Amino acid sequence: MAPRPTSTAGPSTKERILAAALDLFSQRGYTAVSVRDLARAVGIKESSLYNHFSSKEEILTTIYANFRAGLQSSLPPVAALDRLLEKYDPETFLQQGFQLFQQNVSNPAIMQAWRIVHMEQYRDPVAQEILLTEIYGRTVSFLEEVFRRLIAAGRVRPFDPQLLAVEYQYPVFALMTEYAIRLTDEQGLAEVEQRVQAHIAFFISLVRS
Amino acid sequence: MAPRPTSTAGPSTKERILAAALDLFSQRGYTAVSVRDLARAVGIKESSLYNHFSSKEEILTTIYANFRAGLQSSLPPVAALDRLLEKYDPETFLQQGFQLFQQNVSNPAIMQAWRIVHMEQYRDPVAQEILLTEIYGRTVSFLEEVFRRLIAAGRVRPFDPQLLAVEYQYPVFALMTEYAIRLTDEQGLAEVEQRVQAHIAFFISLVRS
DNA sequence: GTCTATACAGTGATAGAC
DNA sequence: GTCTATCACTGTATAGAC
Repeated sequence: MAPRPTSTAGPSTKERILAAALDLFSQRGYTAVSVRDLARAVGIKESSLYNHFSSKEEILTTIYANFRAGLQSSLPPVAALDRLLEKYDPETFLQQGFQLFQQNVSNPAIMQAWRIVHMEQYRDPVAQEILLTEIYGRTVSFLEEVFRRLIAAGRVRPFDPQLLAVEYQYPVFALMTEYAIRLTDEQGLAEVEQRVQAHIAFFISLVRS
Repeated sequence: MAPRPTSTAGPSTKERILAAALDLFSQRGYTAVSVRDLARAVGIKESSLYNHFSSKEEILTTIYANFRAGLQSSLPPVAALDRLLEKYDPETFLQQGFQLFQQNVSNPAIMQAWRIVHMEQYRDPVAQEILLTEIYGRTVSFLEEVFRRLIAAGRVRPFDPQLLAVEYQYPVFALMTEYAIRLTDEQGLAEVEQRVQAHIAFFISLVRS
């Protein structure tokens, strides 16, 4: 079959393979899922799968790449910070961290990729780098800049901006991980969301000047 | 060979298998390590390994059990709390959380088991339970009781004790995980330790009354 | 308790017909 | 782009000699 033959076509085979891989890898881990499992889930033969990816590893690499791309777009550019900080008071601005949290955890593909990266982090240097650099590093750098400006504007007490960034963000990450574990747990989301809210409120009440 | 034949005997074969399993599982993950790999690392044949464990899974179960047992002994009993809180001021007491951190991260077997449990948490309900109940749940309950008493004694501002427990502990866990990723990184320990210290100092300065 | 030998299902991947 | 067929290899586990 030619790729995407009609205008009403659903997802391409390649996309269906990636969806199945997200699903299975996030449940069992990369190593425990075989190419046969993947092919069966998609409804094609193993050999057909190799028409879309040259190896099992390349599927994982593609998942990483998509996850990275999604992360890039989730933080506003630093250039836009001044305008945003003028527009919103610190509470409102930091509360938007909660909306970012909600936005991420309610996107199944993101949470599946999050699980996969966390599972593979110890054995796969690429996963490790995504986690340490792209997620932890990037977010903390961004927030550090936010706090630097909030302190300069006299809206936050003069603590070390990097310390503030870590104190604000690490509990959020920990709660995202806790939510990722409970993905199948219906009431998990509401409870975790409420705890993120509590954290943000507590944090703001302590550091505002 | 009879078990532990002489008084100068080193570790038993069973212990050597467990050590090799901690090593390999923590690096590559349970699924990616084969019984052949384990036997080779110990220096015996696969078939000999089955004289000590009835299955590969039983090795993992034993690692979990040992990890659990180690955790049980790492928190003081609640019964001893009043005496400890009388003896130490809040700063000193909470600083001891740092010593617990140091004690854990400097024990390779604990950090290897920590890695394994984190790797397997998404696919293995037992790992999940250890993490959510034994580690997160137990520690937070303990600290909740600590803060309840510190508040009652007028030494800490009257926030929700459970919120305080989470705010104190989650960054510590996040930093332990970050340290676990960098296990092989020589300078990682010093940097992470310093950040744990900074977190504790920051936290105490904000909540003390 | 360790070994050799073996069973046998599952693994990632390829060749070549359609 | 999918299929059938097949490959060499690795997976966990067992039987039985020493």
